[in-house]
Amino acid sequence: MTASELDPLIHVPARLRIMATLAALPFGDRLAFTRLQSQIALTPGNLITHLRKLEDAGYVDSEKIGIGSASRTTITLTSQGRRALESYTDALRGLLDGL
Amino acid sequence: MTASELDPLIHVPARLRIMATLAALPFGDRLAFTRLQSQIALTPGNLITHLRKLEDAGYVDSEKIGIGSASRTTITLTSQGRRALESYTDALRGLLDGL
DNA sequence: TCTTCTCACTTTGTGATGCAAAGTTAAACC
DNA sequence: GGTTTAACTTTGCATCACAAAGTGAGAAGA
Repeated sequence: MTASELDPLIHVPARLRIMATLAALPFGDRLAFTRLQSQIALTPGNLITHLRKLEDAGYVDSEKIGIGSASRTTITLTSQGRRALESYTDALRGLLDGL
Repeated sequence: MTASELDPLIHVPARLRIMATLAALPFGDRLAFTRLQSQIALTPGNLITHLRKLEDAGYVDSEKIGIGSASRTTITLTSQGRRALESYTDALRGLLDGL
């Protein structure tokens, strides 16, 4: 019954998918915005807003190079984000054990 | 990566706690509104609105007897609700396996 | 070279949602 | 008979997730 410990920032399915996708990469690797978008099937508008929340929390880091159509944004999970995801999954596992 | 299968009705932590608490009861047993409220620490206003959503979905059944301060409302998980919770936990387990 | 197209995001708009505070109803107590 | 208490109910609001429309710049075509 540790549902109260579930980090609400990560709990939203769309953001959980973002975190999970980024966590699957080797440490330090960055994923392109457009690639992340197609992998988790979100509109760019939704993706960028979710990413901003995660970035504000320090869970991901995004970097944009270039401008206009030549621009490319890449995303990576911070170590803080990785820890937060681990806490979240631990909480989930604990919750499942209680059922 | 089955996050899209997570029933959003159950996914909300407060409602997940409600479902989990009711699921812990022997089949068919009913729990008093006030008892449920104190067990999961929700204001009565929040509890009733969450219960209504679960009831609209057919996941719980609530029954009120008496009126005014003498009234007592009891809640129970429907078999549909139990199945839905199982699907949800299965989806969660699948998701955790993918991490 | 001027216009249209495409790419890669961004911003804006909106309906739904979860939470908290205030309200209602009726029995019990003084 | 006025106040308190118990057990919900209703209302109000701030936030949020999603979708749709918008922006900026290079590429392609006339």
